Amino acid sequence: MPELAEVEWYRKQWNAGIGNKIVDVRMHPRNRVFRGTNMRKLQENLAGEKLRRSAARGKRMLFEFSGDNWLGLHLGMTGKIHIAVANFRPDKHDHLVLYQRERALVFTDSRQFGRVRFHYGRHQPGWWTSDVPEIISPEFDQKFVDQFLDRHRKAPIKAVVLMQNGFSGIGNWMADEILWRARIHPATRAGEMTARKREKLFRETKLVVRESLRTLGKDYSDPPRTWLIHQKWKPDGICPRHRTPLRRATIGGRTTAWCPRCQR
DNA sequence: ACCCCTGTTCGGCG
DNA sequence: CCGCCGAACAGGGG
Repeated sequence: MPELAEVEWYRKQWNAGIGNKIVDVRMHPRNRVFRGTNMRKLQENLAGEKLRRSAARGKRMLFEFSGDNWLGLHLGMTGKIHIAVANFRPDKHDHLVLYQRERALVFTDSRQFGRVRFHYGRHQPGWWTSDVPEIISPEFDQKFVDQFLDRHRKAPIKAVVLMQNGFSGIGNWMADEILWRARIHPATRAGEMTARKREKLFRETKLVVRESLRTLGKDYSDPPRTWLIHQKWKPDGICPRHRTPLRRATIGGRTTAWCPRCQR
């Protein structure tokens, strides 16, 4: 499930362990989610350290530990994190478990498209730093969107909204939601969008992100009833505006749902 | 059995 | 070299 709002919600699940020491670390060896990561170092360094704080950027998460230790998580398609009891027994897909005295912090990912990273050092890890503005920040503005669209003129707008170095944290369902609200056909080439469409795209991107964080991101409650997300996976899904049957096709490499009447 | 999948990366190709 | 596209990754669910 994880796009930026879900990521934000998952990130907060480990808040229960903030200020507490890691007493043991367990990992499934040679698992894809650890590609490129020094697992031994992760294990040796985190044991005995306290979880300090965490942050999210787009779909990425960073967990900061005492002693200059940093853990990065990406949930991929099926990743989840949660809190479990202190004597938790990891199942097949519980790839990383950080044990504290009172609880266990668990990272699970059945398809293993997610990723665990580790860094030891005084400063934030290189893989965490980024120039891409968060959508909720003032740096994500009309000018940034316009420039990004100009750089990808030939691509369908659906594909552009999925690019993480422009629309940080947007995934398939949020992209469809944004384009539906902005009344833009998902196959429109980015370079063919009028100034008015670009403005709508910018505004609705901000709105969808803000509302998703307020609902899903805060307590995993549903986004507003009138949103497309409640219809898009139904075989007989309809446009929430006027009940026109939705259309479905692969655009930008992903299954896309849109309303043929209001998105042109 | 077969097809689908809320993500990212990589190789081919124009 | 740039940028777009489809395939591959791996497992579970309909």
